[in-house]
Amino acid sequence: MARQKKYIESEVIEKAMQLFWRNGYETTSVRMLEKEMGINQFSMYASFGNKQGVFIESIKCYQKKAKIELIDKLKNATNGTDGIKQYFFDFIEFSTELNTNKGCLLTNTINELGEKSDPKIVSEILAFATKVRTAFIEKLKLDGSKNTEIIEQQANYLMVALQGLSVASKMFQPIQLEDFINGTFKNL
Amino acid sequence: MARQKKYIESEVIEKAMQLFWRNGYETTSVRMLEKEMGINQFSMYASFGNKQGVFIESIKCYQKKAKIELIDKLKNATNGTDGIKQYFFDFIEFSTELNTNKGCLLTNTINELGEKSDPKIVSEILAFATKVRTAFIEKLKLDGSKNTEIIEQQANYLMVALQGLSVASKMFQPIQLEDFINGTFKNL
DNA sequence: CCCATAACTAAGCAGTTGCTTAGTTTGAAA
DNA sequence: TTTCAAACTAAGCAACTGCTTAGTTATGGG
Repeated sequence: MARQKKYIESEVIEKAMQLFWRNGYETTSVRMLEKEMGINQFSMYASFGNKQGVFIESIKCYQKKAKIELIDKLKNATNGTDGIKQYFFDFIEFSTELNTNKGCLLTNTINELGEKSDPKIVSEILAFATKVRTAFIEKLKLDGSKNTEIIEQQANYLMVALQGLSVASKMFQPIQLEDFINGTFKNL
Repeated sequence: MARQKKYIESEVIEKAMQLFWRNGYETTSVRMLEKEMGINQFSMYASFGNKQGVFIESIKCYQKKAKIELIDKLKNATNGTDGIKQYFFDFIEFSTELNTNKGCLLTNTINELGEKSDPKIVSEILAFATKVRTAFIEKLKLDGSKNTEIIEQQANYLMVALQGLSVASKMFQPIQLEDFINGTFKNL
């Protein structure tokens, strides 16, 4: 009984995610979300509890998107190190919109909220980072010559390099980013 | 004629800078600045114009501090690549306070404000980034064997790696950061 | 000593924040 | 067709935002 929702939650969250990705958490107001999602504040609060609830769902939405467009492609790659390198280039394309780069939503969030972000958010992000790291390790193993210790070390190294790429992409020119990626993979 | 200021501008800006460093630009309100700087809003606006004025001076203050504690030390280093590596370790110590890491204020700013930050701020940050890059290049030249093209490429690579370290330090454990730094310099 | 001038205090401005609530509309089940 | 719970609208809440202004206090030069 009673009426149906006029909106599909996954659809409006996708729009919220785009807004958070462009603006960050604090700068995105509930009024802006209202407009972008095309639903009333009441509906927002009924569906997601509060602003942070919308954000958490947005992060999950981002992770889903990144999994499909980036991680799954990496997993299907047949070559090891080169597959990871391609992942780096794919990430830049993934986060670029109208010649401006939005970086990685998760990296942006860690950088903006840091210590004072909700543990739910931090653990969510760390879990995803682990997924990426595991995918890197799988590819590094393909090279055969590397022992476990080296692989662990290089995986950590690649994770941080990826974060650097996220920030740098907002500031540096494409040619410099390409230099960076090439430099990163030169001796791997 | 007329009375003197009760505060020294450089001293209160140092405190403002610490607050911006911990919290970011948007999250730091004028009331918080008032409290931390120990002066009234009127005095703040009389000395620095507006909130952004306080922030710009804070950035300059940060750059001064980083120059003395990080860059000058690097310039005095006698060995090339190892001197830069030490810079990376020094940076972590520089940005750590009470077991939490604040990252680099300039990296934080780029990441938070991105495209929509005032051109004055962006150019200020880019100018400083160039300073660091130049210092890296000077050290890389010490190794003799590298040609200009390789040096330019490695300098770009190191700049982005440094940004990655800034973000990663907020999220990852010290051991992982150490792995990253070691990994970074294995590639040079 | 006097007084112009600048530094100060504190109250308050309009606009925005996240969130709530009173009242209306909808539509599936009875 | 009637009923009623859930989905909706829109107005409004207190707290906070960056910034200003009216009124007071202090202190240098004359």
